[in-house]
Amino acid sequence: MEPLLVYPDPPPPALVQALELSGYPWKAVTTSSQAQQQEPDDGWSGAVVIADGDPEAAFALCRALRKRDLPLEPLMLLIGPSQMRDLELREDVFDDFCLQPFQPGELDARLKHLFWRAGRGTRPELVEYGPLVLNLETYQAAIDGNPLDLTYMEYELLKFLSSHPGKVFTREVLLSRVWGYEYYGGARTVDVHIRRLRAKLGEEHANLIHTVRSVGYRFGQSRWTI
Amino acid sequence: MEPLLVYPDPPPPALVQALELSGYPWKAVTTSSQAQQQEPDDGWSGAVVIADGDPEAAFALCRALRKRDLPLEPLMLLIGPSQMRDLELREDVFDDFCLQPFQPGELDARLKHLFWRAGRGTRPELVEYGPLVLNLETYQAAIDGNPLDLTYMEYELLKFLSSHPGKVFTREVLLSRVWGYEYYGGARTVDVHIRRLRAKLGEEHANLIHTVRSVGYRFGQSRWTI
DNA sequence: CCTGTTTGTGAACTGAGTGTGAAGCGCCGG
DNA sequence: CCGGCGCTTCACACTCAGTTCACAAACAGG
Repeated sequence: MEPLLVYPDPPPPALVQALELSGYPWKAVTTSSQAQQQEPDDGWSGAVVIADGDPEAAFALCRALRKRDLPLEPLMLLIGPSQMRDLELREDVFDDFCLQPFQPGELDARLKHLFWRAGRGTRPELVEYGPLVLNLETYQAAIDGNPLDLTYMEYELLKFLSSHPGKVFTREVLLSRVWGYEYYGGARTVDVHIRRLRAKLGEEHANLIHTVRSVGYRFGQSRWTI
Repeated sequence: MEPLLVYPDPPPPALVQALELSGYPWKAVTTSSQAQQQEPDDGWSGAVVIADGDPEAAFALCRALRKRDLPLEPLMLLIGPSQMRDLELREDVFDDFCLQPFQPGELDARLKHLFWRAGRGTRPELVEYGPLVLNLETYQAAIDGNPLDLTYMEYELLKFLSSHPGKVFTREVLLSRVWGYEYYGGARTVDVHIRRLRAKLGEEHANLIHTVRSVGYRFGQSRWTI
């Protein structure tokens, strides 16, 4: 895991102790330019900024970190009780704050929550597999960032397959799970939809859907290959 | 402003005091079904759930509130210090939490931050999306600066759709959320209103409302965004 | 009570989407 | 090398979801 950016340097012992206890790697800086210089290749994984020492400098740093091409996130602010009513809400400079002196475990819980939200993406419900992304809320699909124009059945089929990557499904199972219980359809129906899906996925990604001869179809790599 | 949902009923005096002091309207409930029954037409504006009394029931309520067609947001959890390490992060059931006993002002600051992030707190009287502006106070609508002459139902439908851009809604959901009662039969009703809306939006902007075949309708966000 | 507007509904219309049979092709076993 | 089985591809027909229309019911305002 990439380190957390911590401000200022040196951080107060209580913060150091909390971060060490929770196992977060971190690196403290004093200035905005230092934050830029010492940034790891993969970027800071987040930031903890203490704002009850020098509020002006702290908020300036937050602003700088957020104004970059790739805004630093999540950003946790540590503030004193008296600063609460001054919290700038016009700009989006922080994600969560923690009151000083913080309770043991509170900072950890908040960071955990922030990382979870940042990672699992609380907002849209997504199905992702490699270059493929399905947004279940908007019924949109994209591969390599390019939107796919799928029909309803194509979308449902791809959704089902891609949410069980690696697993082989017979035509009968696909018919019953995607088309619905006891569907009186020929097996060719599945073949044709698979074909249309492959066509829309493009030549490059058509092989995301594998044919398993005499059995059915499988999406993505088998777990046992290699 | 629509009231906040508060659980349980009656809430502790400290919470009542804090909410009153900050000027949030609120309504307390004891059960999940009560929360559903007493929900205002425009939905709860958020929720404050006390989880250090009966945690099981509290989290069950949160889960229920999040699993609806339109997840309730923002959702604030009030917990005791001992509950911090049990915070369920596998499900997305809350947006922020506050440690009991909370400092005066902390709950207010957190709610303010949540509302700001949800995009409501600052200017709840306007809904904007691209060239479209709805003034909720005056019941006026305009596109490209030109006023739209909408009827009541058209306005309500457009308001609902445009305040959740990108998300697909089925006719059933639209009927229950916009018309507000269980509907007997007329899914065509939605179609016709969509058609009238598109007509009034003008040829240029009719495509703001997108048809998702076999599913429902989606407002805006024709471009792919993660 | 009358009048114009808004809203809901059944019905015709249209076309995208879907299913199907048949032909084509390639793999594999004999 | 041959034959057959199973997957792919194709073209076409048909279904059904969505649009549109016309009209009636409900409603509001004078």
